[in-house]
Amino acid sequence: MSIKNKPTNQKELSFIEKARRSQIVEYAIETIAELGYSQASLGQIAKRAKVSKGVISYHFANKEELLEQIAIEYYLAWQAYTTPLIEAQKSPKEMLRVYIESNLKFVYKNQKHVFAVIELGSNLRTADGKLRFAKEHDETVLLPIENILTLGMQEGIFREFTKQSARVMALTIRNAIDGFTIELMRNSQFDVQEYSNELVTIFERATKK
Amino acid sequence: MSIKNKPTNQKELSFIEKARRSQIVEYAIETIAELGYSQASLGQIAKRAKVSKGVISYHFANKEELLEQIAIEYYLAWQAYTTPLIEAQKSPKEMLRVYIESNLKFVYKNQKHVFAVIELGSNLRTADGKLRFAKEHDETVLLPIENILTLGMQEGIFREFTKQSARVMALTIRNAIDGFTIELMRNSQFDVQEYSNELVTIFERATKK
Amino acid sequence: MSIKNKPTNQKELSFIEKARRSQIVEYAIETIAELGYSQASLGQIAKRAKVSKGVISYHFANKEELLEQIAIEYYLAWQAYTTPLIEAQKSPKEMLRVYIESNLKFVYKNQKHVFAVIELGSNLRTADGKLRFAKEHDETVLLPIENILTLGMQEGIFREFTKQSARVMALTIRNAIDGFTIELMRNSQFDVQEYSNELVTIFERATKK
Amino acid sequence: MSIKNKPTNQKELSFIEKARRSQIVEYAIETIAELGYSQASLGQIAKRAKVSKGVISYHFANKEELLEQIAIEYYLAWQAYTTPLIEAQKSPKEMLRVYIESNLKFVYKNQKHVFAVIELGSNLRTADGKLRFAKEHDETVLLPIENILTLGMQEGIFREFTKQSARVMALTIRNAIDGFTIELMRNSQFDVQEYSNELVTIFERATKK
DNA sequence: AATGAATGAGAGTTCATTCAT
DNA sequence: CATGAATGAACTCTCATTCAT
Repeated sequence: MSIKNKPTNQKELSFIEKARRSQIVEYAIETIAELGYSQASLGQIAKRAKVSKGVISYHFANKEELLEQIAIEYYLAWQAYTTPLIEAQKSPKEMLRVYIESNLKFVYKNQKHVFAVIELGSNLRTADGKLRFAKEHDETVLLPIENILTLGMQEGIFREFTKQSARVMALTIRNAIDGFTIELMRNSQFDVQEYSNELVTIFERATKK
Repeated sequence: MSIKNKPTNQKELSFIEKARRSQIVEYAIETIAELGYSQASLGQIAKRAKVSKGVISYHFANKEELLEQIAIEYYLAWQAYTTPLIEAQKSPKEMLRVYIESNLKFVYKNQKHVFAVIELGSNLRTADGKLRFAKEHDETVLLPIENILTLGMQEGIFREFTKQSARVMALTIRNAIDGFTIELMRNSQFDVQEYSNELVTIFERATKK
Repeated sequence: MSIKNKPTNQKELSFIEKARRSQIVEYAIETIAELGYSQASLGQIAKRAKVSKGVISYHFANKEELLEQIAIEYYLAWQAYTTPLIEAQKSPKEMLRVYIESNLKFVYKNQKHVFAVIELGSNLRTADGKLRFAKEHDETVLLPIENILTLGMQEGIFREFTKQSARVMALTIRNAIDGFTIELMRNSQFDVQEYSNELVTIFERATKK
Repeated sequence: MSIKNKPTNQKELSFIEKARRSQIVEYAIETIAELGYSQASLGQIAKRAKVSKGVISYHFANKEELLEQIAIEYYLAWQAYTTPLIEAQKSPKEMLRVYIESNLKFVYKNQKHVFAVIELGSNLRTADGKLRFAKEHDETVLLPIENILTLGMQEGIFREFTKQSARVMALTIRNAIDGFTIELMRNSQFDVQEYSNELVTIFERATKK
């Protein structure tokens, strides 16, 4: 029962319906992880879910809604996991360390999901050709890092950052984390803890006064 | 005059034929830059090149060969530009700085081409579902950075790196550079020199003893 | 309680069941009036009726039966309304006038229903591709007009008609009435009385001795 | 080579391309005549044309364009045939007679095409649910009849008509002609000449002073 | 008596590829 | 050399129908 069929808002989706959608989302993630964004057709997703293609159309208005749901579920789970850990820290330096560590741990535990969202981030476009999640990504993912940097600078723990240089720093940190996801999916035999320690080292050095 | 039509090796391609292929490659880059990998059909490429789709099939055995040619031309141009500059440096520290600077300059001057190759790197897959350029990318792009790091370590200029940690460092540097390309394509108003300086600062701090 | 579920004849349909079917028929008419025959899916009908698609399948053996029911209810209501009025007239001329007037009045009062039946008449086909209601339409709708014409001819009030020319006359009259329905649905600002008078004028002139 | 692929205007379509489109239009007409509007899928059309569905998509941007082409070709042929005959007449009475006769002759010679256009007229809708050809039909088909009526009235040959009553008259005449097409398609054994004479009789009586 | 879930066929459309000219 | 034409498979999406609950 897609939004199209139920024009009321999402809150009215039944518990069972939510669960069914989540199951399909799970298979969609699986499919993207296995075949990549451009080969992940509804047919392939349905095949993995062992249902007919029609089932997906029944639960989602269209493919776009399904793909967006992947991102929505991701952001919710990601924030629920990382934000409390980061906010529990006292100093910006600790916050940065925990940001990196919690993110890598989250990635490790949700490899396929994170990979799928990265694929969507770089491939899913709106009708006018623009990347669908560009803006959301900036606001949800980059801003928190920039805030930590600003805080550390104000407290005199981090070096000076202009608005521009803070953005470069944030991008570099985020790219390093996403890069770990890609490596994981390639079956590189990386140890999370090790990778985590390395990134912490790199960015503590890069930010300290 | 595709490989299919001329089963002899590439050296036999006439000068004119090479030029024609290069022109088509140029439009393919243009198309990927504009529409992204998954919307870049042969039809769209042909449209931009103002030729029929058949022309592309005539000059390339199939779509894959065309896309691979984009990467081949990229690697040649990239190496021709960056390698001499890097090798002209005396110390590993200078080499790292010039690696970053020359790469960002190259990206700036070849935005669309670099962007296209990044798209291919994360999307183009072989029949068995594996990323087509994964191995080449490691050997061509990551190894040189790792070599600089090893050299700097041996000379006592850089801190200690294990094989694993050097790989993490190299990946982080490379991801930072590719991230600049993405930002450029998004029309972020970044200044190359400024971005370059920031990355140099970050990675000099991250590598120094 | 479809025919399929109750293989006995229709007379056994309970009062409640009949009412339920009538409600669904009403929404089917609504839907055809709004979207036209080819867009009037069971889903759209169910949506307007605020029930699930399954309900329709429960009460009707299949879509065809539902659509036929629209026509059945129409013919019953149409005959109940027009026949007494026409038969109350003494002369064929009066009968023809009242035929036109009562039909236009009926159309005006049942715009959507009449429109839906016209849509069905020209679109609903049997498995072998023939129009489903062609024969019924001839016998139920055209014959009465032809009878009036024959009567008027026998009484020396109307001009001579052969079997063929009476059929042409009947068709022309009927097409004029159906045409009024179409115009009404297009929101043409026609006055029923005016349209009625015009048609009476036209066909009194066309039939008189 | 559809309009979509060739964004230049229609005048640039080659002679061969025009011919090919016309052939496909011919099969589309055939299909609508046989199956009716709502069963006339691209698959059925392609089947009759003995080509793949892709061929139709190659020559027409979409199904809508193909269907519109049916109407375009119809209007051109219809006007080319009927207009000169009608304009050659001296009196409005003769014009009306020739209008009916030439239209019925045209219908007889182009049964399937005319039938297809009638189907499109009553079924093809725009995205907002309105009948696609309603306005064109009024202007192209009804107006000329109204003009004849007005002329006849001014010359004192026809009875008085208000704007509204002229429209009713025009609609009635047109519906009678379209009705003939439907009868022909039903294989009714009507003689064109006879049907023609009947309609002329009806409408000469209906219009005369 | 009704529903929500699922199906599978078929719709229109896109696209890489082939090939006669 | 290049084209226009055609193919056929795969795509997303719609829909009438079935059925367990």
